[in-house]
Formats: sequence, structure tokens, C-alpha cells
Amino acid sequence: MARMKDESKRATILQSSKMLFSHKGFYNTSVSDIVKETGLPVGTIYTYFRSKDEIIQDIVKEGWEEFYVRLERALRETPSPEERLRLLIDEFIPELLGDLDFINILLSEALSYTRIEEKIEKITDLVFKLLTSLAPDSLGLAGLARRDIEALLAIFFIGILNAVKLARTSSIDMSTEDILGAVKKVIRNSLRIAL
Amino acid sequence: MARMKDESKRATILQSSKMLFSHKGFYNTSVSDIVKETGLPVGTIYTYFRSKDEIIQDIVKEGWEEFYVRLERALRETPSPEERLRLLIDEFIPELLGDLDFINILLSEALSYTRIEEKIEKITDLVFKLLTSLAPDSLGLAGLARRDIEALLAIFFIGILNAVKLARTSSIDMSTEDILGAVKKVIRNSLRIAL
Amino acid sequence: MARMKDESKRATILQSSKMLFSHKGFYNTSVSDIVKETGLPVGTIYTYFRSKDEIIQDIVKEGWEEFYVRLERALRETPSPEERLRLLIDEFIPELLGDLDFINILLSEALSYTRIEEKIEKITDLVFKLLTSLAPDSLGLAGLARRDIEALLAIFFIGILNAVKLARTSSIDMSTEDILGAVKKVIRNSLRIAL
Amino acid sequence: MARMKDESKRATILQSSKMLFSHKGFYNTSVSDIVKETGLPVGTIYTYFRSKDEIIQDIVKEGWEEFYVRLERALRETPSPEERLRLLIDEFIPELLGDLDFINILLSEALSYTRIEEKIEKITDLVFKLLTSLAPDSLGLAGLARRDIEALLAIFFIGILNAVKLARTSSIDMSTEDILGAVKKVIRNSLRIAL
DNA sequence: AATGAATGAGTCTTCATTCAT
DNA sequence: TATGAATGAAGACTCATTCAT
Repeated sequence: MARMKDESKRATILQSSKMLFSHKGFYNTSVSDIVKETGLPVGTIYTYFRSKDEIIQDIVKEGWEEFYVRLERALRETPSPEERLRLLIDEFIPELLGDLDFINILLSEALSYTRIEEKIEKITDLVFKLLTSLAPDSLGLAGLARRDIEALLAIFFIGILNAVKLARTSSIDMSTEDILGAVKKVIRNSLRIAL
Repeated sequence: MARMKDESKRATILQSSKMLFSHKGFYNTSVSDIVKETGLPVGTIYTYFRSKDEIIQDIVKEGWEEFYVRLERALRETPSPEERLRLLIDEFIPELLGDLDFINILLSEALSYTRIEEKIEKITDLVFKLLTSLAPDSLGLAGLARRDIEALLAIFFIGILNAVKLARTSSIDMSTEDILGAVKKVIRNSLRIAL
Repeated sequence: MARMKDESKRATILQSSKMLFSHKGFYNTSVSDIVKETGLPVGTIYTYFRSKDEIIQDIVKEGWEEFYVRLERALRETPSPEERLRLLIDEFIPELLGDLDFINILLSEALSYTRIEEKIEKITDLVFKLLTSLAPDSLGLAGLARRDIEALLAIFFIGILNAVKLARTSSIDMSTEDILGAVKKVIRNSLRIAL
Repeated sequence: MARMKDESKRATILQSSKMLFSHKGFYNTSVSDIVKETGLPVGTIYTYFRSKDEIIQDIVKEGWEEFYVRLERALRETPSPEERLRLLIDEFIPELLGDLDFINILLSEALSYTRIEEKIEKITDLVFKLLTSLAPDSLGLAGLARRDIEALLAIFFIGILNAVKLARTSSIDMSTEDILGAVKKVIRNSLRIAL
């Protein structure tokens, strides 16, 4: 094995910490746990990150940005509203829900580092635009104001993330597929659209 | 003959801890914070609770039981399904959503002490029964299987709790009223029922 | 069951504490362990004993006095030196060695409460007198001065107690009978006396 | 590159703790006593030892090993049995008995950390071999079986340690020299050997 | 006299971060 | 730059004893 490149050390720290924060929780993971997991010296951790806090912040920030940027671009590059919805529902959402470690961290303790409200606002905006481009009338018919829709989107988004977390973390009898399936049906029914 | 255990001291500890856990988080609240807040000596904390863990467990357990028992009784004693739904939506849910400290703790770090999946299962069951008693047909017509409904109820319940938390805790532009209003509209639309 | 007489409460405390101190050690036994074991309230412990220290002191003091007084009387009342030696070796020593809890406490941590040097001096004196009454010549012949004999008696006495403790407490391959048997042979050889 | 673990700090901790454990007892010595005695910060104690327990274990282990290894080697390298006995009695035993702190710890509370039965077994074996190489016949003549001799050696070894401890720790009228002198005479008499 | 809640100094240990090497 | 020993405030919890009832 050749000497690791620096960027790869940073990635190692991020990856090991993500796993540890997800499994043990942020406060129950010590910097020395990260040291053990990565095999790197403590000092090295601190040449890449200013603090333990910064590690979780960067995990969330980079994980989210990577996801969000791709999502935004894909939507921008897809002209058909129906196709955009399909992309969101069949590709991006399942991908997000597949990364349980990321969800765990996003919803974890240390929410102050996680800034989940920003993510919700962004996703909510984005989906709101998608919906209005898709089916302005049926939404109006349902008697839902913009505020209502935004609230519902927020509830849905964070509800889905939490439900997936619980489905896979607790003994509750529910799978990610159940969740995704139910959501799809609701969307189809609400929008009278075949997915 | 000796001093009797003082229920009011126990309540003080529970109440102060609830506030602290909610505001600062469980792991960022030290037993000595509780000591300062209550004005009681450390030893006294430990004559009423075996550990810091037990405090959060009891906050959740007692808060939930008190709520759930009343809810169950009220539903049992209310013959009309429509009235039962009204009770749930106009009385119990707003009451639960009004106790932000309790929500914060329920959703907090230390989920292992919180056992939120149990609460979700119970509420989900209860609401599922209520829905089927209310509008078996329209639910069937919507093409939703039992599994779907259960998943959606879970998403809704935990989504609402989280949304309220975010609405009041973060800078997001959304109020508890927005959330409750939107939820009511969805229910009305879904069930074709006036609330 | 009738109400316990007071003296019997004191005895209960002494007996439970003896067992606990022996099994768990003095410093690893808390007053609350004694409370649990006896079933008596803490306050009661402190109406019979001024402190935890006093409990171990009284266990040792009373256990020793009871033993020593009987031993002294028996020796006083037995005219024949040979018979006195037999009494010591066949009755009193085995009895003492049979009470492992007492030995454990006598040799325990908290030696300052135990005052074992007093016991050694007393036993040493007593046995020294017995020996000189028995076989003044052979002892002289062995070239042992009084100081030597006293030292040897001390070594023997405390060595035997410790050996028995280890024999029964550790995995060492040695029994109380081995110890007693060996000691008897030494005495017989040294004094040229049949036992 | 970074500071290297400082063997002298470790030695300081061991030495100060040995003194403290010997004088005040293991359970009556707090880690903060060690901090005061060494002048080192608490954290540093824990970079050299995992726990307070480990400190006493290492004191005993290293003290014993150092002694036992030298003893074994010296005996191995000494061809004459008489000279081996002299070495043991005139050099090693006095040396061991001279380290009162070590004896105190070896016999202390916390016997579980001390594992004195192992030491007794080893010393007993070693001396047993020495004795049989020295005077197989006279031992046989004395009518002592192997089991007897082993028991006596154990009694003697631990008896001597305890006697020395008491001689120097309590007000008892006995000195280390008395003890050693008496033991020598017994050996000389038993084995009919001039020392 | 009997009781057991109250007390708070003290226990051992951890841990994020720094900084000498 | 890389390293990992050093640091000490802070952590949760204990416990012998007291004293209000």
C-alpha cells in the first residue's frame, strides 16, 4: 500500500466518524473512538478538523450538498414535470433513504450542528415548485393554501426520514419499502397521476 | 417516624430536568445543572432517582402515560366516531403539541430511553381503529392497504411532532397552527368529513 | 414471630456484618449493605453502634474475648500440661480455624480496628507458658532463647491463620486438615511428645 | 515526534502509590492523594495506568517479578545446596523483609489484586526443591510427608511476612532481627546444618 | 426510641483539545 | 507537518452519618 494521500485521510475520518456517530450517537462517540476506528493519530484528526463538532457538521454539509446539488441539476435538466416527479420519487428519495447512517446523523442529537431546518426548507421549496408545475389545479381543488402545502411537505419529509430510521433501528414492524410504497400511493391519489 | 419521601421534591426534579433536557439536550445537561436548577443537594436527586437515565425515562413514561390513559378513556367513552375524531384532533393533539418540552425530549438524543417506537405503535393502532370505524369505505377506495395506512400514520405522527419542534425551535417560517391546520384539511379531504 | 428483643437486634447486626465483611471486605461493604442484609432501618444500626468502625471492632473484640476467655479457663482448670496441650491443639485451635469469617475479618484490611497484635501477644504468652511447663529441657536443648520462641509462636500463629484463609479462599491446593496435621507433627517432633 | 511516554513519571507514580498504599491502605488512598504526592495532574496518572487497581497490581507484579527472577537465577547459578540455602537466608529473605512497604501491600486489603497465593506457591516450590536437594534423609526421618512440608513452608512464608509487618507496624515487642534469627535457628536445628 | 430521607464532600474516571517534540 | 503525551475541569455517582419527624 502506498502512502495515503491527504484528502483520503480526511475522507477516512469523515467515513469512520459517520459510522460511529450513526451507531453510537454523537455524544457517545469520543474522539478517541475515532482514533481507534481510523487508526490515525489524534493529532491528525485535529489537522483536518478544528473540533469534533466540525466533523459532524462536515459530514452533514458535504453529504447533503452532494445529494442536493445532484438533485437540483437533475431536476433542472429534466423538462417534463412528470419525469421530474419520477426522478425524485424513484431515484433520489430511495437513495437518500438508503443511507441510514446519514439519516441517523441528520436526525441525531446535536441537531444544532445538523441544521436540518435548512434542509427541510430547501427540499420543501423544491418539491413545492415541482408540485405546482405538475398539477396546479388539483392542488387548488383540494383547498390547500401554500402554507398548508409547505407544512405538509415538511411533515412528510421529516416524517419519512424518522419513519425509516425507526423502521430499521427499532423493532417496529415496518420496512423502508412499506414507507416508500405508501408515500407513492398518497402522491398518486393526491395528484391523480400514475407513477 | 422519619421524614417521608416528599412527592413535591420528586416533581421538582422531574420538572426542572424536563426543562433542562428540552432546552440543552440530555447529554448537555449535567446532574449538577439539575442541582443548580432545583436548588436541591445532589444526594437528594439520587434519593428520588437511581440515575440520570432514570430521570429522563420517568419524564417520558409519566408524561406519556398520563396523556395516553386520558386519551384512551375519552375515546372509549365517546360513542360517535365523528366526535372521537374531533376529540383527537381538537383536544388531544393540540394539547400534546402544546407541550414543546415533552416533544423535544421524546424526539431527543437518548432515544433508547425514550422508546418512541412504542408510542408510535400505540397511537397508530388507536388512530387506525378510529379511522376504520369512521370511514371504512373511503379508505378502501383510496386503494390503501392496512400496511400503507399504518406507515402513513407513523409518518404523520412523528412528522408532526418533529415539524412542531422545528417550527418553534428553529428559524423556519411555520407555526404550530399552520401544521395543525394543514393536517386537519388533509383529514377532511381524505375522509370527506367536515371537522 | 414475636417482636425481636433488642439484644437480638444487636446480634443480628453483628452476625450479618461479620458475614458481609468476611465475604466482601470491610471497605467494600457499605452500611446500606448491612441494612439490606439485616432488614433493619439505618437508624437502628446507629442506635446500636456509633459507627461502621465500631461494628468491626465489636465483632473482633467479642469474638476474640469469647474464645480467649474459654481457652484461658479451660487451661486453668486442666492440671496436666500434656492434657492442656491436647486441649489447645485438638479443641481450641480447630474451633478457631473453623470460623473462617472470623479469620477473614481478623486478617482483613482495616487491621487498625482489628488489633491483631494484641491477640498474638496474648496467645503467644499463653502458649509460651504452656510450652515451658511442658518441656523446659527439650526447648532449652534446642538452643532457642525466649525471644526466639516468642517470635516463632507469632510466626506460627499468624501463619496458620493466613494459611487457612488462603487454603479456603484461593485456589491453592491445601486444606485446613493439611495445615493442622503438619502443625501437629512439628509440635510432636519438637517436643518429643505424642499427641 | 510527539512527547514520548516518560518512564520516570511512571516510576514516580508507582513509588508514591506504593508508599501511600502501604501507609494508609489501598482503600484509604484516593487517586487525588496520589496526585498530591506525585505533583502530577490527574490526567497523567491515567495516561500511565488504566485505573487505580492497575497501579497496585503493577506495584505487586513488578516488585515480585524483579525479586523472584533474581532469586531464581541466583539459585540456578549456585551449585552447592548449602550455599543456595545461605543465599536464600542471608541475602534474599532479608532483602524481601527489608521492604516493608512491599510487604504491607502484598498482605493488604485488595488481596485479589495481590494474588499472594501465587507467590506462596512459587516460593514454596522453590524452597521445597532446595530442601530436598539439601537433606532428603533428615526430612524423611522427621516423618514429614511432602504435603506437610508444603503446608509448613506456606505457614512459614506468610507467617514471617506478617510477623515482620506487625513487628514494625504495631507496638509489639519484636524486631525483624528477632524473627530472622529465630527462623535461622529453626532451620539449622531441623536440618542439622550450620549456617 | 425509632425511622429513613437528607446531606455534600469525596470517589474514580473521562475527554476534547493543546503543544512540545 | 506529524505525533501522542499532557492536561484539569467536569462527569456521574456514593456513602457514612445526622436529625426532623
